[in-house]
Amino acid sequence: MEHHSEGSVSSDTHKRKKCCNRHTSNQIQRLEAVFKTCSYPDEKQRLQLGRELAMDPTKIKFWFQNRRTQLKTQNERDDNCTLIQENDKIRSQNKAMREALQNVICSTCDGQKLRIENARLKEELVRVSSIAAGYTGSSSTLPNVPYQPAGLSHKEKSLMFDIATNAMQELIFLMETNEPLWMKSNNNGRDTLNLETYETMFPRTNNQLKNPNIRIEASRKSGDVIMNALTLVEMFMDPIDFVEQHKWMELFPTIVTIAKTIEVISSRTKDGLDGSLQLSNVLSNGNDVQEVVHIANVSRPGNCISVFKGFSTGNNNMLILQESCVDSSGSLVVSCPIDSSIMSEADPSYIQLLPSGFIITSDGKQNENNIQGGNSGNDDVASTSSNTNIGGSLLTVAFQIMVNSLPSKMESVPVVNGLICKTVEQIKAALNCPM
Amino acid sequence: MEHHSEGSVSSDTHKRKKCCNRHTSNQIQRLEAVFKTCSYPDEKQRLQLGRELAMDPTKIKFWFQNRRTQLKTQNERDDNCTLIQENDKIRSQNKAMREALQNVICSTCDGQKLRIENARLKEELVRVSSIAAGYTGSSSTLPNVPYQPAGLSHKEKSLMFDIATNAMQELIFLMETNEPLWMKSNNNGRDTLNLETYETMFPRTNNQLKNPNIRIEASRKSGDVIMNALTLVEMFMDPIDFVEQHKWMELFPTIVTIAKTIEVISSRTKDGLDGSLQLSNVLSNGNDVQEVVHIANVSRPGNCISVFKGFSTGNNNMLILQESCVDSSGSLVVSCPIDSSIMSEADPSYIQLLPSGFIITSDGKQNENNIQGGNSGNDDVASTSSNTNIGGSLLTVAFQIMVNSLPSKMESVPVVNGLICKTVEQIKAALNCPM
DNA sequence: TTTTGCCATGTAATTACCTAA
DNA sequence: ATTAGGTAATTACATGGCAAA
Repeated sequence: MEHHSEGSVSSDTHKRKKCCNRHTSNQIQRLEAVFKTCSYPDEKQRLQLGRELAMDPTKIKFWFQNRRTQLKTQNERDDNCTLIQENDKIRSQNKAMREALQNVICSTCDGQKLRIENARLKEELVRVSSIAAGYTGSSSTLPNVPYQPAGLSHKEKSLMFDIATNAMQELIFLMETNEPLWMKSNNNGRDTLNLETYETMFPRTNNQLKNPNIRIEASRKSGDVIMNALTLVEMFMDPIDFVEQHKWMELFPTIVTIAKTIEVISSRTKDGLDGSLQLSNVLSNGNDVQEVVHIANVSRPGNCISVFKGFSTGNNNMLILQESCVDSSGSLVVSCPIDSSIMSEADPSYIQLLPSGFIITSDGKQNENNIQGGNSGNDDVASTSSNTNIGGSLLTVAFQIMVNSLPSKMESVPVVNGLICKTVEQIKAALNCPM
Repeated sequence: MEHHSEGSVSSDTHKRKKCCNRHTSNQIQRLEAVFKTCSYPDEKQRLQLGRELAMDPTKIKFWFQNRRTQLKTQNERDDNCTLIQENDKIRSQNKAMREALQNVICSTCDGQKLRIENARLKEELVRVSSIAAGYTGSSSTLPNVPYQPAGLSHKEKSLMFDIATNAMQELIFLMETNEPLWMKSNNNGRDTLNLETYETMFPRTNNQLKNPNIRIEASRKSGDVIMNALTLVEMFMDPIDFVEQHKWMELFPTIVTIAKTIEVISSRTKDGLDGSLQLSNVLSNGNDVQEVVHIANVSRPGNCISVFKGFSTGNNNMLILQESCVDSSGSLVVSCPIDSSIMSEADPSYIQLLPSGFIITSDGKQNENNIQGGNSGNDDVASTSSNTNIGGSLLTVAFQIMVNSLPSKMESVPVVNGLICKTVEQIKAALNCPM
């Protein structure tokens, strides 16, 4: 609003500036050189430069100021460039990595899929072949209970074995897995099954679980059972009891209403219930023994300390104290004969204990079978390894025998050797190892 | 050089500029408003604006011009900011992804292992079921030994340690991985590195590999080296040799031209080169020994049979025959002293051998640390387990000592006990276990 | 505490150079 | 070839903040 005639003045300065606005290249060169060494010259330096270049010191001050800002923006521009480049690089890297991740995940998914498909195919095979085994029309209604009282064919038996094995694996998996398969509920300490996860893990082709008429309950809880492991295992091994007649019906009252043993497919459980339990027979030198005390190790289920009493021999005073321990590192059985007639002595610490026993550990091999630790000396120690082609076990047996308590025939080295060999053979036989 | 009297003119312009140099805020508001709609007004618009704001149209032109450059620099500055932020973000994303990739790869490897194990178990199951008896033994997976750097105070040292650790991990990864990282070439049995895959797996921020002046060669080949493991390890442990002065330069003649040890950051490798090798010192009851014979086990690299000769003791006839064996099941060292003066006897089978030794196996636990196998008797056998919280090892030591060959002070049980304890302590110390 | 000079930043004006009509 | 208008660089301040005097 206010001004006015700028023309005259501007034309005035115009002329002057037109000719002398820019500094000469000479001056600029010199200024640049100084700027390189010092971008903040003080008044003295400015005056000096002014004299040198025939310039007003103020102009020099201005020039330096402007030069500084110029440098700054220049640097910013450069930064910008490098930043953009770097950004690009990282971004492409990012992309590559993302793809790699995708691929890797896919490969895992493939593995998962393969596994699932594997399971599905197996199941289907079971179902189809059971149908193909020849039922007239009932397969459509209840294809999953193909139960024929008559003698089962070899194929059917192996199929049932497969089913049982799969079921066992699934059960073990269900026991060993936690989230996300099982959801902890805080109120009663039970885990409840996440059905969705379960279905992805164990998919069924004909998913009965989806049937709205079927109600599914699946919960899990763990606790200690203070009970002779032998009895506990026996309860699960056979649905019927000679005495009580219906074990499973009592064990699972709301679930199992009737249970029957149709046919024993695998007689594996007839020989012995568990490895370690029967092995005390091995160490008892052929004498029959009976478990009279059983102290379960609560923190390590399945492991226990027992006292066995020899019977069917004249020596009724012989007791055997035994500890058995099975964990992921291997199996350990240590037993120690005690003459119960000396138990009455005042100080039990005077009782001589001569523990003997054996350890079964993995030999850690996958596909070899070398004999390890074959040290021979004057100890009663022997090692061997099983002869399978898929990695074996390492069995170490140790005996302690008081020489003066041995019968005369045990006194020679060959006899001791024979004892060891016989023991190893017995253990192998008890474990169904190839001899 | 040319001009001169600027004083009069400058004072002249000075006054003018002081009062009317700046546009009024009113004018600027209007100009800004127009600029928002159009940053390139044509002559007409400029004339119109000039009339409106009582401004010389040239000034308006200038204003718009300057405004545009201002906007530009402003944008650049903003870009700079956002670029830096974005850079940061992507970089951290990158890092996270890299870690994820690492983990995913690990999980796939685990999956792979699991699958292999699964297959193995299945096979076993088939076999077992075919003989209608058996049991599935859970094979213990071997825990990998975590590499623990000693506590370092210096930041730089820890950085260097990090670099070394990363390099080692990368090296191990490179050794363990095949396709697609390595491409098999059929002609010479060598694998060549796939650089693209490598770069995605191990990206560098400042990628020197992209530098056209750098030529990259990366190939891989494996073979057996028939050589004393001690010597081989020693060759890699220190770039310089006391005698030869330049080991690395001779080992890698075209690669390493000069090598120097500047400073030892971790003295971990100074204690002993490898567990099993130095442990013979433990068993030698404090005497210095020297390896005089070394028979490498070619099929099991690192395992060997050695003969050690005691020196620095008066008894120069003492030889120690030792077998060391390390595999996935654990470590085994058995050594046996021999009196070489009786080696001249006709029948070597009469030479009495009293092997002693120890076995280190995994205790199979992941997060527990119980003491296992604590059987006590009158054997010189002791077991203990390390006290870490990540699963430990089971150490079993066995001595055989002829009673009549012992010095008198060794005859009592406490002395033997002490020997065992000392040995266990020495082994633990040698393996850097917490005491 | 005020003064003073310098500095970073913002503005106005100018110059050199380029492009398309 | 001329010319208007554009960019980039440059010059010359103006303004407000800051710190030493």
